[in-house]
Amino acid sequence: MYKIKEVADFAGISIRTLHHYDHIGLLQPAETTEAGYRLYTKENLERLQQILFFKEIGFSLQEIKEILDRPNFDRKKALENHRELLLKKKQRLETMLQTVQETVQSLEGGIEMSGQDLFKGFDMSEIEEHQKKYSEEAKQRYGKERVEAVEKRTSQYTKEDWARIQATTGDIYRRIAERMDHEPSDPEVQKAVAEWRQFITDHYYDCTLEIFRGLGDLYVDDPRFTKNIDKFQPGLAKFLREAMHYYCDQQEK
Amino acid sequence: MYKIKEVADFAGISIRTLHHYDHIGLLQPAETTEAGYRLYTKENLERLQQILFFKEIGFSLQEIKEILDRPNFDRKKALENHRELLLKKKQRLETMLQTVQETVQSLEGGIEMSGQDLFKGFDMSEIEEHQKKYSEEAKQRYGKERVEAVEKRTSQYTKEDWARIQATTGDIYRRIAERMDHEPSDPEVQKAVAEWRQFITDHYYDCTLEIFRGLGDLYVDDPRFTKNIDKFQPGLAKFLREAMHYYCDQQEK
DNA sequence: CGTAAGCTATGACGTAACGATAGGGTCAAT
DNA sequence: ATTGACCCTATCGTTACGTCATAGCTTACG
Repeated sequence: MYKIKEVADFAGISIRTLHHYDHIGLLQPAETTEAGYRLYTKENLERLQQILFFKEIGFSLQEIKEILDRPNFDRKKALENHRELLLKKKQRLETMLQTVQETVQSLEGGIEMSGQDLFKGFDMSEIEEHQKKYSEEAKQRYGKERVEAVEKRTSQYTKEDWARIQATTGDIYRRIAERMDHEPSDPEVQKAVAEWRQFITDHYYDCTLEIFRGLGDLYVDDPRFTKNIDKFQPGLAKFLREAMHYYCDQQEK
Repeated sequence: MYKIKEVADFAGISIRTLHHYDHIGLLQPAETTEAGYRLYTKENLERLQQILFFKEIGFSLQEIKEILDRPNFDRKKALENHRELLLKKKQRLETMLQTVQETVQSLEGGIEMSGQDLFKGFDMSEIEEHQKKYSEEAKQRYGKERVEAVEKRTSQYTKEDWARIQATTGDIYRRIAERMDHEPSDPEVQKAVAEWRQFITDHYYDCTLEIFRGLGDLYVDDPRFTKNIDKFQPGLAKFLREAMHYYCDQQEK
């Protein structure tokens, strides 16, 4: 029979922790004195060992309770599920580490960095997706040279560049979103669309009418785009496509 | 001016989250209507972007608040500190993963595994330390062959073996601890000490008197040992050394 | 035997970052 | 005026305890 402090010292945990385990029924002392003092047996200690083991490998107290209380519990399966979970956590951490790393580097003198890196994790990742998608499409249509030129150019943007680019993008979207109760041919809308194309030309690649039209389609056809754009305003993607098509029609005349 | 739902949808977060950020002063809307509706400006949105970025890379809301609110804050330093933290977390996860992995394997048919692995993280890691320490010492004193023989043997223990070993170790310690109010030469104590040496011989290596005596010293000289042993009972390590020395003296006669 | 030191007990609040109600106003359109 | 979509505040729940606060128990010492 061990008193609580002995147990706590032995296991290297606090008394409060033992109180807690008692409270949630994870480890209840075999006996209590009439004064209410907890008395632990050797069996209690063994169970505590188990608890600490599973705790060390990251199980929650609830899970540990199930594992220990149900003898016919499938521990192996539990461990395997747990492994998956740990793997996911680890991967998240690795992503975070990479991003942090790159952010630090960018602070160390505006070194060139790609937008995918700094803004990875931003929900406003439209730019990123845009680039990716365009890369694939463009490779098929025009061969590698141009795409590589784009990547070369964008790879030299600094953090501030990307921030500005992002802000501008959002700005244009919002301006168009605000006119969604008008026609796609609305002058304000068309002005924004024109700026949008110019913006792409300035910052990514020479945005021909053909490409620009295809981009409009992409906004509706590719759910990743649609989702991102419609965040500004539901239905914006479709409206944007119409406006871009209208713009192209006008320009081609 | 954007209403809360627009902001939430735009950023892909919940309204509750925005309430929360408002509450803790992390992101307070520029205005509120007379009805109490929150109205967010573009600046608010930009700040939100920043918040989400730092959140993505694992900063706490409090930390983000400091980073954003204090313009002359050393972000680079903050990022570097943060990186350290993430690295530690990652390493913890890796340890956990390894242990889980090995535990699963041991369940898959009692495959051989080393105690360092299964019981790593146990606070009752005395065995592990013991092995490590002995490995170092022994390599100097007796060359590699014997140490390697030990490692070879222990590497084939199964989970059950280790559990039994561990239980026995604790048992012997406790038995000795219970007699600490007697002399180290107490017969019960000496009996336990003899068993302890036999146990080491059976499970680890041929424990000569010389080694056994050195082991006793180790228990007091090496704080890692002392700490672990004294968990059973404060002062046990010293008592154990005396008892072991006495035992060796007797045997040598 | 009285008392102080040391150990123990039971609450109850605090932590991080929200999710999930509950209960109840507001706004715009029908 | 009613409906439906949207907004508000307030509070509890979550995880695994840490940290008091308040008070009873035990034990050694004078």
